[in-house]
Amino acid sequence: MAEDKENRYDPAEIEKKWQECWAADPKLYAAETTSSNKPKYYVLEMLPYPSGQLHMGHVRNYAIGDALARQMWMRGYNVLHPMGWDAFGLPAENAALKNNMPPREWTLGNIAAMKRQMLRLGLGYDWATEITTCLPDYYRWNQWFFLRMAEKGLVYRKKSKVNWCPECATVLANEQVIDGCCWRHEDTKVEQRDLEQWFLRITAYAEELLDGLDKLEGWPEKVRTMQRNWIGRSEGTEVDFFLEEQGTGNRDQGSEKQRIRVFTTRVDTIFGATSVQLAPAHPLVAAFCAADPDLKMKVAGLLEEQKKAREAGDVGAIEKHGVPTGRFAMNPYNGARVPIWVANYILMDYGTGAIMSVPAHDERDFEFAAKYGIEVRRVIRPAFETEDPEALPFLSEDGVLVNSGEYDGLTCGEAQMRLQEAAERGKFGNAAVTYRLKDWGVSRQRYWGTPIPMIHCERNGLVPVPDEQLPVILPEQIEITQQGGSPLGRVPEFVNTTCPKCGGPARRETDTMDTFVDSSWYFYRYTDAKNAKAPFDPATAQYWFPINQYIGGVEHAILHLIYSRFWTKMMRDLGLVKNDEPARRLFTQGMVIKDGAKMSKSKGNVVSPDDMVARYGADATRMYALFAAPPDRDLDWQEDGVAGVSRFLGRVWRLVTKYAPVVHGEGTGFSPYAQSQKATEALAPEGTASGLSASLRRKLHQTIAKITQDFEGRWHFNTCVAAIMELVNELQDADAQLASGEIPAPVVRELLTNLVLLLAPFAPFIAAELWDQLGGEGVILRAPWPKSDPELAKEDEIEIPVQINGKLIAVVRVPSGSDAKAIEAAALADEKVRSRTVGKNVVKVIVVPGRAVNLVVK
RNA sequence: GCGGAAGUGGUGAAAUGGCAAACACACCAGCCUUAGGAGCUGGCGCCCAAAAGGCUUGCGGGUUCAAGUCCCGCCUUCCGCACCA
Repeated sequence: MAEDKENRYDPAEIEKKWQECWAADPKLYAAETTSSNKPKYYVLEMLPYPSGQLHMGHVRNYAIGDALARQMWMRGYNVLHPMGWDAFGLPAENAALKNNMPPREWTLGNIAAMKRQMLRLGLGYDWATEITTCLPDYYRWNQWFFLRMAEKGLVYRKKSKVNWCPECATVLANEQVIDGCCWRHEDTKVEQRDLEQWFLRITAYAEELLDGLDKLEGWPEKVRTMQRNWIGRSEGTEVDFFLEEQGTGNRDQGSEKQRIRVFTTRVDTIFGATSVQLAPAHPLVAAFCAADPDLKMKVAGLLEEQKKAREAGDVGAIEKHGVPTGRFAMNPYNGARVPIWVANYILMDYGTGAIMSVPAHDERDFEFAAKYGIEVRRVIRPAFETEDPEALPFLSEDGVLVNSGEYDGLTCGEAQMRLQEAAERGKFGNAAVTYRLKDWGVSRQRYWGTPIPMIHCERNGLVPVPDEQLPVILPEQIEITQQGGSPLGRVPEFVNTTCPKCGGPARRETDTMDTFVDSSWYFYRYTDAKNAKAPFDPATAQYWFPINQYIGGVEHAILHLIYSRFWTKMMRDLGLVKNDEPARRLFTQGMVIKDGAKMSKSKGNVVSPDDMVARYGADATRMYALFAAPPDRDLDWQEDGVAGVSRFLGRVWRLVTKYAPVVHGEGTGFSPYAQSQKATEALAPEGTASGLSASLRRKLHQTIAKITQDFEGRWHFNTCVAAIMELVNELQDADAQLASGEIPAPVVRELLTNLVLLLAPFAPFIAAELWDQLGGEGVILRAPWPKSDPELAKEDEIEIPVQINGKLIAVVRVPSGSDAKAIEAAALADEKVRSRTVGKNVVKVIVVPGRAVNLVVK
């Protein structure tokens, strides 16, 4: 194709033109009302933290979502495709310290910058529903929900050990501690501190959060597994060992204090319990220590070891240590007297903080007992003879009880049931379920977050802020310092208030909420973003929910995605929504890496989206992000690849602009509906017409079918782009025939307009411009998605590989639809096949019509 | 240790159990030129001087007429969980 200087593909110019055009039409990407007669489709990408700069991970995430949204618009859906800002959080305070700039100003400036980047990328969001979580019209509803949850008993305050990041000078949720370090500061060890904290009772929904995972078929199995592990449901038994009265050997059942409750999943092994192990932080340990200074010292050592291990994120590798307390406990089933120990590997915040130790049937107990010479008593005999009956510890539940009194001979499963029943009858235990999931600590001793709407009154204690006083506004004039504690505590105008109950002087709560609160329900707010009376209108939410397709990074598999599920269930129980789950389908895209490593400033391998867009345009950048790898896999960013996509778009540009006049000859303002028909008529006089026309149309209709299918299922957008490239390659190979007019104008129109339509979800700028140049009707975003005609897509002749004994020998061409007999005949007639079968015995011929032929020859 | 995903040319990758390497990138050769980060043509898994031919999807087995794909065992990498009683 000859190069025409005036007609070079100039993404900068095209994209500027269309960005302005789209900005002038704010309704373009707006959803219709809930009374629309189109089917609804809610596509959502995770909202970004406004750091001030989009990174390539964002670009990839949004390119996927935008392609889907655009295709759904073209398919005639009522599409909701919103965007917002997860705008609270620590970086704003750090920036304030560094640049002496108020967090609000810094944040809003960043939002403006990132919004500009998004517009430059041509992402189709309805900005009328934009939400910014750090503004009072949003965060007031965090407060409102907090109060509703408090009314439901889902909020409580508790002094507890918390993860403290010295760098952030604040508390972290368990989910924010990664390998013992802060999730934001990879090198900062998290410390343990005791503080009064606000908690949300997510564990009230533990069972439902777990059960619901089975129904989330549209979620990746990986995410569901991670959530299952995180919730960590464990079925077992709680049993009370009775504390022996000191020095007497008598068992004392007098009061609750005199019992030690343990949790076990293997109550069937209880006759093998030869000690009881307490967590160093167990309350009973403190009682023992009070009377025993020596013990106190040793326990302090254990506690320190545990704390260190926990801070190192290395609890699993701690060397097991313990100290005997000198006290004894009685097994409630048989009165067996066992020593009570304190051990560094027993955790106070799991189960009851105490265990029964059964060395014969638990690896850890076995190791501990071996170290300290504690008795090992076998109580389970293997059920299978393949097991060595003497080998210990024996961990399997395939066994039969021995040395267990009246329970001897029972299987482990039967024994567990019988022992539980006995415990309940004797009121010394019960069946119990324990979760690894902890309640959600939402308190943060920081400034830049939602103020917790509570008031401390000397007379009335904790008093919720009445609804009519919401929002509790975050003061804007504030000095951010590096001192510990909440900065809000140093703002008297904020702290000093009056008690809503008695009108007396009172203090406001100065903790703010974890920012995961903001993102737990933001997608509901999009449906009714301007509502000043409620977080959203339930009827509108019911129309849009559940989200049809949620797209984001897998790094949120447990944090955000479990909190959001909890929040939806909580709102359902408040009567606000009817759906049990927020999103029907979830897609987690892979990371964007460079040279095999995650992009990071420290590695110096960060590629800036702005650079890419400036050099190659938004279309090429986005399309490369979709082309370079399937969306669920990691993507290695290679700039040469972006250049390649840009060159491809240049070929499309030249091809379409070169033959646009042919299309114009057919009139403008067309609707693509009639195209196939018209093209078919154009070919009709000659019957089969030009073979090239037919084969180009075949390729087109195959491509349409492939891409349409992929949007519905596989989401392999990389192969969609490749398919468009193949189509363009074929068109380019037909350049001479296109130029000579050999291809009828209606066919040219069909080919080019559909090519542009297929390109629209992936490269919206060039598609919009070429649509215009072809004289397409209306905006391409509302043009109907192409429909593949199976008749036209069908091959006349297909190639069938012929194998002999599984090895490829020849390829024969047969008319498509040939039956097995015809294919077999064609295969046997092939010269190469004949030369190899002559004089030999063809034992068997396998013909898979349309697929292959295999001859078994001896 | 447990669970999950992945392993295919120089690179990114493609392949409902049926012609391995589509589509690109890089590279090589050539053409064109208004000298551009342009365009066009051809080549490009490995072995063999070439052809013919042979070999090839981490390794080893198996199922099957037929295996990158299914099954078993192993190795490597990445991710998640990890004294959870």
